[in-house]
Amino acid sequence: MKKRTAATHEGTGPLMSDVARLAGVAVSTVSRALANPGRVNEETRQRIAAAAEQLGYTPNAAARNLRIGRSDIVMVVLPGPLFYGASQTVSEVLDGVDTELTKAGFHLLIANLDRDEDTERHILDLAFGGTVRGAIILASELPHHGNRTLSDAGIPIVSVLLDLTGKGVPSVVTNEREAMRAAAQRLIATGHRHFYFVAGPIGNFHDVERYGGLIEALDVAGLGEGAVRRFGQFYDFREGFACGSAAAAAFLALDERPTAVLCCSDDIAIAFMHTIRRAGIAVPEAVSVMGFDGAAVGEFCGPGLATIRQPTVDMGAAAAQGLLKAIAGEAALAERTVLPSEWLERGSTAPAPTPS
Amino acid sequence: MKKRTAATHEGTGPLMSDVARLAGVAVSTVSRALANPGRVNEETRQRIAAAAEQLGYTPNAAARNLRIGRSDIVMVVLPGPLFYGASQTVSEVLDGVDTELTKAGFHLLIANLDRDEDTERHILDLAFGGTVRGAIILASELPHHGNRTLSDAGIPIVSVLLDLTGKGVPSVVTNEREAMRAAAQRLIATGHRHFYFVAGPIGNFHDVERYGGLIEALDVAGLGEGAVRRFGQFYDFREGFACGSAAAAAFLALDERPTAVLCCSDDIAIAFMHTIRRAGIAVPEAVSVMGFDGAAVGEFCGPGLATIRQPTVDMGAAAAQGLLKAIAGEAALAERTVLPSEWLERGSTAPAPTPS
DNA sequence: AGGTGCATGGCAATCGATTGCCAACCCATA
DNA sequence: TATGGGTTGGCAATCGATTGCCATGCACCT
Repeated sequence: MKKRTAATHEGTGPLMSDVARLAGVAVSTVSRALANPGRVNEETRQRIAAAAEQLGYTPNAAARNLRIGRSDIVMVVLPGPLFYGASQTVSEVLDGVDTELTKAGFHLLIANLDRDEDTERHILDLAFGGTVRGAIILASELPHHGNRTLSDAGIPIVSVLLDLTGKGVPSVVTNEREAMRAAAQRLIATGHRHFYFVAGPIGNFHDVERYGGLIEALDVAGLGEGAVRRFGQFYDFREGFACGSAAAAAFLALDERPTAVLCCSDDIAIAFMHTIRRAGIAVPEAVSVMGFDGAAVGEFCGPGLATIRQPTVDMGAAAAQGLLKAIAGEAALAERTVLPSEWLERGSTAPAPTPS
Repeated sequence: MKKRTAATHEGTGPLMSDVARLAGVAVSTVSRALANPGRVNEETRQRIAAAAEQLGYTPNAAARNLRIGRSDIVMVVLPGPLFYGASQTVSEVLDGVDTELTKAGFHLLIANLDRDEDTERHILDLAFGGTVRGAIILASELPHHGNRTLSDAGIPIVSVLLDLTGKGVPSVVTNEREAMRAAAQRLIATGHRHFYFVAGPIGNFHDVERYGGLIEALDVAGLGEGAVRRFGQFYDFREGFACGSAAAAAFLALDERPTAVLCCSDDIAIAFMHTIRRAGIAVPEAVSVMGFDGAAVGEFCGPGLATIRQPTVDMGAAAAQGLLKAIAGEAALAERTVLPSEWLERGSTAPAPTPS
């Protein structure tokens, strides 16, 4: 076989052996110089660095990964396409994750649960085949296929947005229940006695927590669950606008209308508010409306939409940091990390109207 | 050295040799059975498949990539964090890309230009080091570092959203100029003679095209560039709301106000419309407002925001398909692929008011 | 029965970087 | 000058799957 020289490389770039030859040392020396500078003579190191630079040498990732038995890629498992409504929750979380991972020299791979079964197997292959070093889950289910589940792959996993501690996955969430309770209490304190809750996907963690918070506030105030009317035909977070419109139609048809409307997401709230205002109902004078998530655009929808802002970017960053720690073998992330959300007052809520 | 058996594996899963042993064949037979079923006896193939299944065998990706010299990962280069405004352009494009890639058995890795210089080098390493097989660019610049540019890495590249054919990168775009011209002509036809254009980032492809379309329409109508007043203090697409508010303030301060406002993005338009309506200007009766992008939430902002919807998902899918073809070595993608955008009428435009 | 051809399976080299182990070497000290 | 301590560099095995090449074996044909 012809001996390869730097000049004969075709598809591939220069190899470590090329760098070694140019620098006049052995490949092992090059490897050490690049990875563990203390181990070689400074002058030699510089000569090697110069040679690598001159050749435009980039180590082959596959070879490196194979040898050291791990990669520098982390995957994020999404429940479906990036959300298309007004809230950019998922995008913002991703940004937080990406920033931290990049800072630590890791790369981010997107995996999507919302495809066929075959895809789910591919996701598992990424983990079991050693392509990824860890996973961050934004879905309520761990990927699984046949009798294998992501958690069997032996890589660190962290959940964000949804609490998966029940499945043994450390999770980063916000205090949704508490925040909703506080918001409801504020409304109660300003005279509201009849509530309307527009639900998210039934059984979804967010819906359970947010509705739960409202109920807690009602209980504390001695109002009981009868003080709230629940509208729940919302099956997917991507259908927020449609849900909000439908909820508004149902609301408008009521004989006695509640004075405060709490929506499980901003998308719902935006469509809801728009629809009832079109029907001649004054917000917030006649009816107070509140969303959840903290969509920036809410500021510009009629009266600014009051909402609860999740610390999305920080949550993403926290999840990534936790994962990185787990990867480094340091103390695992606390089971559950709760980051505080923020109440955004804006203009869509007001004291309850005095009964005419 | 102790001979490894399936029972002694620790961090790693079962190997192909374990499968071979269990099935009573050689590793090469296993490899062929898994990759090239025709090459081995059906009965043997089934025995091997059963053994693999029983052991939960997943081939090691690094070893495979090293041997065959390529990976099944494609990277998407973003200009910054996923956009936080109301338009979900980037998210939607990503979804289109992801769907196609997944369908073809590829995975998607996110790379972000908006970090430090070191990060940009890491992006190049992904390409030069063989981690990724192709790249889709959503940024106006190709990643580069020192004297290396992404295009030197020898992997297929496709641009989407921005036209990079000038840099030799096949691009998938929409007919922004034409769409804007048509929209402006529609406004002219309904009596509008004075225009206000709120610019995007100066020099940005979108801004150039969209403004250019407006100018063309004015020219065709014999109105000339004097018929438009341009507001341009917008430096980044992430600052759309702030820009819209500022533009509205400037608009309100004018002695003679144009009757039609064309904004370079929906975010701008949403904030703009909100601000002038607060100041008592009726939209669309007194002033018509139009955005660009097709944000779903525009439907719910005051009168529905008229806009031009980019076929984002389709553009992403087209870009991915083009890239896959290039990877497969088939005829390269046509230099420039133009997908039609769609005019969304909604309620924020109307014939020009008759001068009082 | 002998020969030909095709289908199947196995050996071993290969991809490229990493690293344990040991040899070579330098300088300093006795 | 000989010896010792400490540093630097090189050889070769290794990670795990893939594949060219060859050996084996079976069936079928004359």
